[in-house]
Amino acid sequence: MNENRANSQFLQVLAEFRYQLRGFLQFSQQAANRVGLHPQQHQLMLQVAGAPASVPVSIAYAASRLGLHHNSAVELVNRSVKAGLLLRTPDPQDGRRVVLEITAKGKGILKRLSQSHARELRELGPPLVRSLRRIQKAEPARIRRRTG
Amino acid sequence: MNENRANSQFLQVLAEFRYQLRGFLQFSQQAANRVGLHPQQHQLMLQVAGAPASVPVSIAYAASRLGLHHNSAVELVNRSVKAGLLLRTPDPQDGRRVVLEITAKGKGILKRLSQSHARELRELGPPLVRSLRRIQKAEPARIRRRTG
DNA sequence: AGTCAATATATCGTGAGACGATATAAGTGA
DNA sequence: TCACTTATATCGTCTCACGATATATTGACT
Repeated sequence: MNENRANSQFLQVLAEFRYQLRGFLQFSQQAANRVGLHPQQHQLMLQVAGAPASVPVSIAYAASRLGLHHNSAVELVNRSVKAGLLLRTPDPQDGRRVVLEITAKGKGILKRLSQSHARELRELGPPLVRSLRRIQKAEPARIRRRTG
Repeated sequence: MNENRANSQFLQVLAEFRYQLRGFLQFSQQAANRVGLHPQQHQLMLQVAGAPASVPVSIAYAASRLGLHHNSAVELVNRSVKAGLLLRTPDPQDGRRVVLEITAKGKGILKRLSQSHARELRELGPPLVRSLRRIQKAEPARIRRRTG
């Protein structure tokens, strides 16, 4: 019985997938650094500028989109505003809220970053998809417990 | 001209992609926490146990696979060894190197984590792939500078 | 063999950033 | 109006990755 071999294969494809993912994230971080900003500032700008027009972009919205707690989002916004990437204005509809907007400077930077990311994803996408398929194929312990 | 609309669409699909990616990473972190370990410890174990049999798993190898600098990998290995997940033994072939192995305890935890990750990826994979395709479709500023 | 550069790991101090706990302000409903 | 919820802000803390540096081992060239 080569249960062990199957499991090892499974771990290998999973490991490869995470390695590829890391590769993309690393590219992304370095791309952000190259244009003079911190990776999270880039992510914040993307979620602010890339929000559907219908939703009000509040701190809470940014937090949920970045998977951060409110206070972390506040701090990130502070830094981004200080860097001249974002604008924070009180929401006239709801005095508790704050509306985030991207500045012209931020928009320019974001556009360049987005294009380079799309280019990178054009290359990294296919192997990533392949890894995903391999994971499903190699996964042991499917629904049924006994094989055959 | 709706150059602006096209660009906005582009940012939206990119933002959605990153949001989905974050979702997976967040699931992964929480899954690691649930079984009592730090996300990076999980990643380290995966790269150690998921390395092809042919390569010697050294600190440097782990560092490259996790996108870390050597010293950060050393520290992560220290913590993982202390947690009883990994074994660090000097390489008999090369006295400078260190060979990393996963312990039985680590292997058990990793197996469970890997299965839950595969399950999660079965759900998150398809939308992720869809987003990737949308990014390529929506990307403005292809090779040629002027449209039509 | 002897020297020197390259490689691999380890140590220490520092800093960024995310978090928990807490505070303040604004809206909501009885 | 008074409690309750929601949204943002502040502060202290801690983890983790890094830069700089140190030490040990190997390999190469003479």
